[in-house]
Amino acid sequence: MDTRELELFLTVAELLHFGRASQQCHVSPSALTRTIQKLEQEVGQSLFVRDNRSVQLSAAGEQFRQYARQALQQWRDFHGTLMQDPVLSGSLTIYASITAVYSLLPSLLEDYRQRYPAVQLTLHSGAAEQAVARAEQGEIDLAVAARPERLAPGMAFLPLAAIPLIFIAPREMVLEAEANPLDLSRVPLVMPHRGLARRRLQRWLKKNRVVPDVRLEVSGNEALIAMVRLGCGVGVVPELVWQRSPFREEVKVVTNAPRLTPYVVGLYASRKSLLRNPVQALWQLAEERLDGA
Amino acid sequence: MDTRELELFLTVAELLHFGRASQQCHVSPSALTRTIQKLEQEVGQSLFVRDNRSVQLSAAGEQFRQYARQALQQWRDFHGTLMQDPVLSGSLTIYASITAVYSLLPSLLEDYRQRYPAVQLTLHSGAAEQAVARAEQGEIDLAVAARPERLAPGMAFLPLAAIPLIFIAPREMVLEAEANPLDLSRVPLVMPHRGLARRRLQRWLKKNRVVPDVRLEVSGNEALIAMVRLGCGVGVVPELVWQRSPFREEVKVVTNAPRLTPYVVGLYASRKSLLRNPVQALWQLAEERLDGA
DNA sequence: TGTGATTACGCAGCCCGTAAGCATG
DNA sequence: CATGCTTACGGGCTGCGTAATCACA
Repeated sequence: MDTRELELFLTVAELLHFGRASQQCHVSPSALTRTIQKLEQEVGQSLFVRDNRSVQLSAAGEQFRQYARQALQQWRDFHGTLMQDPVLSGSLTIYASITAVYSLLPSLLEDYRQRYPAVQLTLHSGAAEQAVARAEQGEIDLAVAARPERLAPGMAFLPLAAIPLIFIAPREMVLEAEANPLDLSRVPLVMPHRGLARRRLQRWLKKNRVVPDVRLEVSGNEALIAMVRLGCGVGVVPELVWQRSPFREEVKVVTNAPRLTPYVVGLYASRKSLLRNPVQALWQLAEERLDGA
Repeated sequence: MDTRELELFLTVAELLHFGRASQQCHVSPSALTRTIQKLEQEVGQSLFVRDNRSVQLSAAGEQFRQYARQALQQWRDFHGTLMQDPVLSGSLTIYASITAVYSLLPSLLEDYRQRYPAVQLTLHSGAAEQAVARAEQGEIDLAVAARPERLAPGMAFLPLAAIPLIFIAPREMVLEAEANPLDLSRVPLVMPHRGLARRRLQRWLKKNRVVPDVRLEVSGNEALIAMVRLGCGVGVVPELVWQRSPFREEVKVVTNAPRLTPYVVGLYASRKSLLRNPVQALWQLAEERLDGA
């Protein structure tokens, strides 16, 4: 009987859902199933009633839940108050998209450094796709980037913020279009060459059966802003990128424009790397900040 | 943090001796050392002060001991009262020396059968050496026999009773010798051909520089009694064998004789087989009976 | 030099994650 | 047929026991 098993049990008992509990605890569903089975064998009773569609606590499960809560609380009390945490050391390698470096990372890393000064931090910044790919390859510990369309198996994502995608246009064009909604079939469009923003845009166009007037394709948000500034047409960027841009006076937001699904930016790591203490610590810190907010 | 680790810790904390604690818990010293080290790492503090000659609880160890006792007690309360024990099933193969079959086994097996009726019992009886050898080979789960001179590594022994070795003689000879101490250099001796009794006897003879008048060597306690009855000389048998013999009227105990080291009869099993539940159950039952006595 | 805790090392068992199974709405 | 818990299977890791090592009397 192990404290880890108690944590898993309590999560299932709270969510009454193996799949979600396994996600929340960063283990595979099968591991969770077997852990519960092992507990049930140890206790000698079924703890949950599963009818393959819903999960309920059994009578024995209710009693075990009381015991488990108490036992885990006592262990945490002992571990937390009596003994000071050991100094967390090791290394942590992060790859963050440019968006993330500007928006989320500063305060998060500030807290982290203050709390765990002994951890060797390494920070790479670049395209969001790179971040995701490297995290999945295991080359880095953690990616901070927009949530990819499909989570690779064995990966965990912690959403931290939703960043709107906005339409931007040269100042003159905005002034002129202010009255009417933005009509993408008539206004020239600067298309991102690839990436999430491109996909979001294309999805909207397809759904609304709009054939855009694509004047040119660019790679990179900064390049896109530059092209829009030159008057090539309207474009789409994360709001945050525009806010940080030096061309805020010359490139304006089109307020009367379609609403695209926002970026969800967050932490992205493999379950394997989450076993490493420095990684887990950052993840937990981020979770706590979410709870506080 | 596991309940098994708590048990090990509490044993060390009580005995303040790694070697003895490892014996009592049926693990190797190295395993015990590492378990304690793992606990210390988990807690973040040294639990024991070892100066390579003595073991003391550290301050943190004292506090952890309180926690451990409470946590383990709560687990046992929960496990013991709320849930009924699962029906113990499986098989248990015992090899017992003849002595043991007569003396210790009946009441022990009676209790065992009553408590765990589902266990398939198999009982072999024969020479004590056979029992020991087969237990070490893993052919049987458990031997019930006299403790061998040297315990093989990886084996555990639980002493249950001390059975005196007595000198016996034909009735006439006893009557005649009653007044004077038994003089083995003058009285003919029936020597066991092999076994513990032979070694005990030879050790005594060597220590006391007595050259015995060995008339013949026999194999097996029953054979020895028969030869003594025929007047061949005095002999040595476990007291219990004599008590069970049909010749108690014709073969008498020599009271005024050397005292040999008694047999220590008990349970003998490999640590590996002690992991099996039916074996462990018998072992624990025997321990409880000892505590009660 | 001997006793007793600790490290080295090879091995086995356990647990995990992936993938397939299977029941149910 | 899609969802969600469970079993099958291969691989890595942990933890054991044996044996060698170290530290101290």
